[in-house]
Amino acid sequence: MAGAGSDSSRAAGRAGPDDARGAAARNDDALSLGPSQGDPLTLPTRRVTSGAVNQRPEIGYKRVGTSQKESTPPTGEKRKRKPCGVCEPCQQKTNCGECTYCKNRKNSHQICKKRKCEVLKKRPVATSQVQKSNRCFWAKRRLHRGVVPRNETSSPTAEPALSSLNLPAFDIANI
DNA sequence: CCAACCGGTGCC
DNA sequence: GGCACCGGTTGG
Ligand SMILES: [Zn+2]
Ligand SMILES: [Zn+2]
Repeated sequence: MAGAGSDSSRAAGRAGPDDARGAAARNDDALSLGPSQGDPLTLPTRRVTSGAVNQRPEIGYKRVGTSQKESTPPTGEKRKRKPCGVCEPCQQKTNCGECTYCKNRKNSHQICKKRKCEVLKKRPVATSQVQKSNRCFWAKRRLHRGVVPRNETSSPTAEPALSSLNLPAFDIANI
């Protein structure tokens, strides 16, 4: 679009929403998440975020009180959210080491897909281009990846219960 | 300084 | 149409 036909812009060739935030359906990672798995991998470096954080589960965006100059609006609007720290991905203390981010972690500014907090994956804000119809999503994904986490061949009802996508059980305890 | 979030872009 | 990666930026 704006980039003008410069396909070279993103040499990666690929493109799209990295986190999943865009596609509420990108939970495919979470789908595969089963019981706790003991990954031999160990985080090479220190983690900046760990444990529970005080943020508004409603919006998720942490509020930065007091005026912080221009970088952070005094209004305390959305800036950067932090992982809930209770969801499975958040509990993953080890990187899968197989996802593209893990392989490119050196150059990738993204966290391991397996470790991506489900909360952050969900609606970041009421404004987005993607995240709307999860209908064709599954159909499209089949074409793109050619693989579906589930075995369901065709069944719109078989889709993951997004309705039950509610957080683990800390949302109510928060606030 | 590093790690990670978030927005935007391009390809399928 | 929607997803996947890059890249800038924030946050600690
Ligand atoms: Zn990974
Ligand atoms: Zn989480």
